[in-house]
Amino acid sequence: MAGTGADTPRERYRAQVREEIKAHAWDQIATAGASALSVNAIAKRMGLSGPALYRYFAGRDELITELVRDAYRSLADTLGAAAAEGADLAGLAHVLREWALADPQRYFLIYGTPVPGYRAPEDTTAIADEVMRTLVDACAALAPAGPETPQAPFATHLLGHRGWAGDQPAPPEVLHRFLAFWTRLHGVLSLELAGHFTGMGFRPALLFEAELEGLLAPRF
Amino acid sequence: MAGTGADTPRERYRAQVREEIKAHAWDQIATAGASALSVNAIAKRMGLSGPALYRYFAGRDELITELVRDAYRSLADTLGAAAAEGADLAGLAHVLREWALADPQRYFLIYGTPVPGYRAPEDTTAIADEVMRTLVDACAALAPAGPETPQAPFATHLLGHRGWAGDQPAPPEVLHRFLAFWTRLHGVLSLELAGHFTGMGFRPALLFEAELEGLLAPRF
DNA sequence: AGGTTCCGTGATACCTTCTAACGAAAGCGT
DNA sequence: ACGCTTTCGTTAGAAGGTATCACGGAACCT
Repeated sequence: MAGTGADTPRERYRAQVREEIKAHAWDQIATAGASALSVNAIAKRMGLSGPALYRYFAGRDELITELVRDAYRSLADTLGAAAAEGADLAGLAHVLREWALADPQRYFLIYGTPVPGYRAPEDTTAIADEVMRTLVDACAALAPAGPETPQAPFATHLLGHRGWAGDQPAPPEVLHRFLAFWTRLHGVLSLELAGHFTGMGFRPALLFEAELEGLLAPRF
Repeated sequence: MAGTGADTPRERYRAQVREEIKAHAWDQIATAGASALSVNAIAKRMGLSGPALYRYFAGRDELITELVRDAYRSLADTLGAAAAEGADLAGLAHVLREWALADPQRYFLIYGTPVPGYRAPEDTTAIADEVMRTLVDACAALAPAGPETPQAPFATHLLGHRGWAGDQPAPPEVLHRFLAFWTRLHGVLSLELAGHFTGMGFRPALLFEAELEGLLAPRF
């Protein structure tokens, strides 16, 4: 993270204002959701007039895209740092949960309801792949990966279709565990963050833990 | 479902227009998402002027709330009908998946990104509970429910906190299976519908099937 | 057939995104 | 240090959104 490419004072100022805009945007998203994000409201809170922000972002969509990119970057860095410090799959699961609970709307910005027409830009999906790779690696490093049950059509399916986006091929059991890890934890997390467990009177953290426990077993 | 309470021609007309409005709203949601739903656009497509629709819905929020209610109603009826025809837990899982695939945005309207401030009205949550109950019943009817592993802190936790909203108490193993069923299938479905599996080159249906298979096992 | 109720309209206020044109400020090169 | 150039922030305005209001007309009910 040497230089962010801001040498001239103009570029330094520009980058600073961009960050300030994004900070206000995150504030607004955290309290009212991404759909309520208003360029005008951000400008007013910064003491500027509406169109001023269009010097820094082409429009609302580009601002949100940038926020999505930053969210992915934050998740990839958080998981990557934990993995670098020796966290195993269980550790990454807890890091993921903490990251999601810290800012639910940030989590939903990534894994929430998609906008039908939207296509994430290339570099954003690259960061998403980085997240995947960290988790796949943790799955690969986890266990001897006991052979799956005889009847495992999905594993044989993965055998032919494993790997994506120039990824180093992983054994189908590893990929299967990764997919189960991802989808199960996302299932618990997203329903918890959306408040679908409120009123049921149990602690979602324990359900998360129980699911994680099952994921770590030789046969998950 | 005898009479919907529309006796006078006025009420019949009113109900009909309301349904037409909602039909256009669903159309719009399916193609552009709920956040892009526009009362004005619906009015114009119906050959009406903007404010006309405010005779039928207090505002955009009430219209969306009504759509959420209808979505829950549709899901509850679909699952309930399948259960009444003898579908077991696996059958309900497939019915759920078909229902979700038929209109992803309808699924996300229920289980997608929540609006931070929003609280669903009483009757809507009642329908949501109806969905839960159908699934819990199917879980209860499924198996002898082999005792869980010795180390099952979540099951003992459920023992003290089981049941919600005036529900007949179910054994903790049943509740645990229900929660795993719900969260795991939602995890696969929501990520699939959001397009997070595109480019990975495997068939989500098989992952769904594999997860379902695990859910049906004596020890899931 | 008369009276009342309801429907749809246009006008209006206020919000939003976003473009265009202008003035001012700041950096850059000489 | 001065001038040129680039950039910034502004106001004005178009286009579209939600939502309220008052009014004319149609439909219903008695």
